[in-house]
Amino acid sequence: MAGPHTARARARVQTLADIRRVALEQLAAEGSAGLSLRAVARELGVVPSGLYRYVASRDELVTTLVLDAYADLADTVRGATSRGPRRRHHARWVAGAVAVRTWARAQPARFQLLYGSPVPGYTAPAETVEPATAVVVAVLAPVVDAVATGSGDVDGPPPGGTLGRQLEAVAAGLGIDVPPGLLSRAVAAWSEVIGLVVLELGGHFVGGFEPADALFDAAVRDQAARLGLQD
Amino acid sequence: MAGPHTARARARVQTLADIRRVALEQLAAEGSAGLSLRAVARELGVVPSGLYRYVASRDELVTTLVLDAYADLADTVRGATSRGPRRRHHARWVAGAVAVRTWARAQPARFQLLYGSPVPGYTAPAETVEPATAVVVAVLAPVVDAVATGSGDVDGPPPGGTLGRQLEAVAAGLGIDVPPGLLSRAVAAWSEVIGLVVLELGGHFVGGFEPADALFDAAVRDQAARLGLQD
DNA sequence: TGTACATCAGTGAACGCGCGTTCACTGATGTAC
DNA sequence: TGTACATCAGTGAACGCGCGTTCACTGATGTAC
Repeated sequence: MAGPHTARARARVQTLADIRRVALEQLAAEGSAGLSLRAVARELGVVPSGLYRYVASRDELVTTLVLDAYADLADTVRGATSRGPRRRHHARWVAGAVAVRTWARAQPARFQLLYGSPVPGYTAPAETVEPATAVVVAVLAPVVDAVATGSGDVDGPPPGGTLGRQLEAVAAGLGIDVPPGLLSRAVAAWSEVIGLVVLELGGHFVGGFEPADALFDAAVRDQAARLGLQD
Repeated sequence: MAGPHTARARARVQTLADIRRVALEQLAAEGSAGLSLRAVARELGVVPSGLYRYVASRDELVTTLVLDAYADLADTVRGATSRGPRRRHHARWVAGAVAVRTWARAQPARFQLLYGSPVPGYTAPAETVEPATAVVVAVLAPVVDAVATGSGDVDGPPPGGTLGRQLEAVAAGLGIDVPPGLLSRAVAAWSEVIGLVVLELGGHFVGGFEPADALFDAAVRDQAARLGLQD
C-alpha cells in the first residue's frame, strides 16, 4: 500500500486520526469553545502532554478541524450538484442548498465552527481562506454552468461603481465566468442560505417554522428562479 | 423624581447598571464565552461574591444582556423604519435592513449573542422569545404597511400545505396582516439580511467585498423590489 | 542474523492561570418606636 | 430628636473544578553496521 511501512509510522497515522475523530466528537457535544486538549486526551486514555507529539497547540488542532469541515462541506455540495443531468441548473442549485442545510443540521457544531461566532481566543489563519472559497465555488457551479450554456440571467442593469469592480475581481478570483449582475444576486442567495440555516440552528424558527423544510425549500426554489436557472 | 428615595436604593440601581455596562464591555472585548462574573467584579473593584447580591448567576446576567440586546436592536430598527414618509415602503425596508447591519458592525459581539453560535453552557430561557420576535416585527413593519395600503405583492401562487399553514400561524402570532406568499418572501429576505451580516462579521467577504456596503445595499434594494415595495 | 545506538511515543509531575458559587462575617444604612 | 433593632452591601476565605503547556523521564521501536 501507499501507507507508511514501519509499525510506528502506521500507529502515528492512526493516533492522529483518533485525535481528530475525538476532537470532532467533543466539538459536536460541547461546541467549539468546549473543545479542549485535556478532554481529548482523557477520551483517548492518554496523558495530556502526550498529545503534543501530534499537535503543536490547541489552535492548530482547531485549524485542522476547520480545514476538514470546509473540505467536507465542499465535497458534499459538489456531490449534490453533480448528481443528475448537468443542464438542470435549477434542480442542481436547489440540491446544493439543501445539501448545505442537511449537512449543517447533521453536525451543527461543525457548521458553527465555519459560519458561527468566532471561537474565543482563536483567529483563523490565512490558510483557511482557500478551502472556504471552495464551498462557494461548489454552490455556484450550477450558475456557472447555466451561464456557459447561455441561460441564467437576471433583470435590471449590471451593477457599476465599487460593487461592479468587486464583482469582477471576485469572479476572476474564483476563476468563474459569471456576469456581475448575476453574481451579485448569486452571492445574495448564498447569504440567504446561510442566514436560513443560522436562524434555524439558532432556534429562531421554533414555534413558527418547525420543521423549516418547507420554508427552506420554497426559499431556495425562489432563488433559483430569480437567478434565471431552469431545468 | 420617580427613582427610589433612600441612598441605598439609589446606589443599588447604580450598581446594577454598572454591572450591566461592564458586562457589555466584556462581551464586546472577549465575546460571549469570555464573559465572566469574576472579570466583571475585578473591573468594578469588588470581590466576586459581592455580585451575588445583584445577579442570581452568570446565566441570569447573560439572559438580561440578551433581552437588552433584542430590545435595543428592535428600537434601532423601529427608529430607522419610522423616519420619513410612512408610505415610502421601499425606502423604509432598506433603512431597516441597513440599521441592522450598522448596529451589528458597531457591536459584533452583541449581535453574535443573538444570532451567532449558542453560548456554551447557556440555553436561552423562554422569556427571550418574545423580545426576539419584536425585532422581526420591526423589520416587517414596512411590508405590513404596504399591505395595508394595497401595495406589496409577489408573483406566483400562494404557498399551500405545511408552509401555508405555518405562515398563517406566524402572521397570527405576530399580529400582522400579510398574505402567505408575501410573508414567505419577507422571511426569506430577513434571513438574507442575517446571512449577509453573519458572513461579513465572520470575515467571509474579506478579500472580495470589502467594504461590503455596496453589496449589502444592492441586496436589500433587490429584496424590497422583490417584495413589491415602492416609494 | 546480531548488536549498539538513535529515535520517539507516552508518562507523571508541575506551573500558573482561569472560573462559578457558598458561607460566615463586619459594618454601614435605614426604620420604627 | 434619639435610640434599638433590622436590613443588606460588600469582604475574605475556601471548595472543587477546568484549562494549555513545559519538562525531565522511561521504555519500546527502528536503523545502521
